[in-house]
Amino acid sequence: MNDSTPATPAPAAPARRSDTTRRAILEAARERFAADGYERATIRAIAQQAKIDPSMVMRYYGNKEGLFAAAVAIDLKLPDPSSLPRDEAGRALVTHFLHQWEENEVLTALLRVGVTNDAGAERMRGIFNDQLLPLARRVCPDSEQAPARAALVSSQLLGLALTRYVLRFPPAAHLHPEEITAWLAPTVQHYLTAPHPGV
Amino acid sequence: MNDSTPATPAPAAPARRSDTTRRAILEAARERFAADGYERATIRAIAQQAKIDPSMVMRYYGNKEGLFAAAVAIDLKLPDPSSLPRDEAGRALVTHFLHQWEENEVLTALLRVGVTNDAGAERMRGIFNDQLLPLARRVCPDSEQAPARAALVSSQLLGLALTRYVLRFPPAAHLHPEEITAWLAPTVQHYLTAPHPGV
DNA sequence: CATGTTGGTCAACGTCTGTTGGCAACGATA
DNA sequence: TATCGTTGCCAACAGACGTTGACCAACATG
Repeated sequence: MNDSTPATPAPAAPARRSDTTRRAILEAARERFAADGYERATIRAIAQQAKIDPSMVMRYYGNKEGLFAAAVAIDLKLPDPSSLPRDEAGRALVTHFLHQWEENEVLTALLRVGVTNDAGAERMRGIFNDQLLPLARRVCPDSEQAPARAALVSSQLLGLALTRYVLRFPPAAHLHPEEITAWLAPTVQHYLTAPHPGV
Repeated sequence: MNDSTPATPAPAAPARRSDTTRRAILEAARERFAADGYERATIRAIAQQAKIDPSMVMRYYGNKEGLFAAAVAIDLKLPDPSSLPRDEAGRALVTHFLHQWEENEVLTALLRVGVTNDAGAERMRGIFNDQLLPLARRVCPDSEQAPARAALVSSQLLGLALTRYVLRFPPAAHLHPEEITAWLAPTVQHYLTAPHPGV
């Protein structure tokens, strides 16, 4: 379906002969982490799914933490906030998130692991800081309130992912994407741009 | 299928001599499950914290799953929907949830475990079905849409708990409860009672 | 007193975990 | 052909895990 191998960026890839194996390991790792979480996704299970020996995982990724770090190196590819009208940011964010989440399982892996593994949680905080927060700073009216507004947005977006893809509450899992967008876009838009409700 | 946890047993308590130990085990279990999740909350660690032998846990709760079931047997004590005005249900729900979450760690334990353990997820689906869904059926205008509306509400409430208590995004963790209520109450109210936005 | 039940500790079991080092086959280079 | 780094499998390690059963001390009841 997808091949989101995290772009060996500027430095030219050495193109080793083992690249297919490395990719197979990463793909299997993402699948196991997404389905089982950090502890229950064993190196042995990942290796078996990638049809190689467990020791190969260690050779190529050092240890389990290194494997996880490599498996969830992900870019949300959030839309450029300056390229869309300010009053459509909510809808754009929701549809973008929903699409990202449906199309690959890295995000589910990250969410599942982030809840029980500290490195996973730290990774999620990093993504929040580096990707969602800058967008909020550009979109919301008072940039001083951007962190709180971004936190509210993430609470709604991650909460949807949690109930839909992880806990699988039946009504949440069966909602149509268009319906989700219709409900959530105004909420997110509100969190981003509505005046502070006051306390 | 359903468990028989003596949560609030009307039948006269046998009042065994070991009740203090049993309570100590449950308390330690809740703390470890909340802090570490299912896999990393080992029986040995729980026993050590409760200052007893690991084998006692097995004797009193059968196995680890039984211990978990007993530790997270919880009643959300949701307010009676018929006792509050329909247009205040959102605010009431948010403040109630926030209060429950701040005051005891069972909910955090449940959330952490529900994400990686299937029994935990099933327990959360049960709570959703038995406690939040009935409330939604009474509050929202079209009871046929109650499941979807309840799912949206839970996505926002659990998403807040996730970012605030589990992932600990700094802006989410530092928000004042009053501010959270001011932002979330209209959202929840909207999910409960606003007309369907259409697709 | 004798006896059975309960509360508790201790040591061990079998299994699974991440991780390591050795060894065989391959591919390119010389 | 001989050499050398790479790719891969195999067997094993030490530690942690859930779980079990033997054993002891205190108590309650006949």
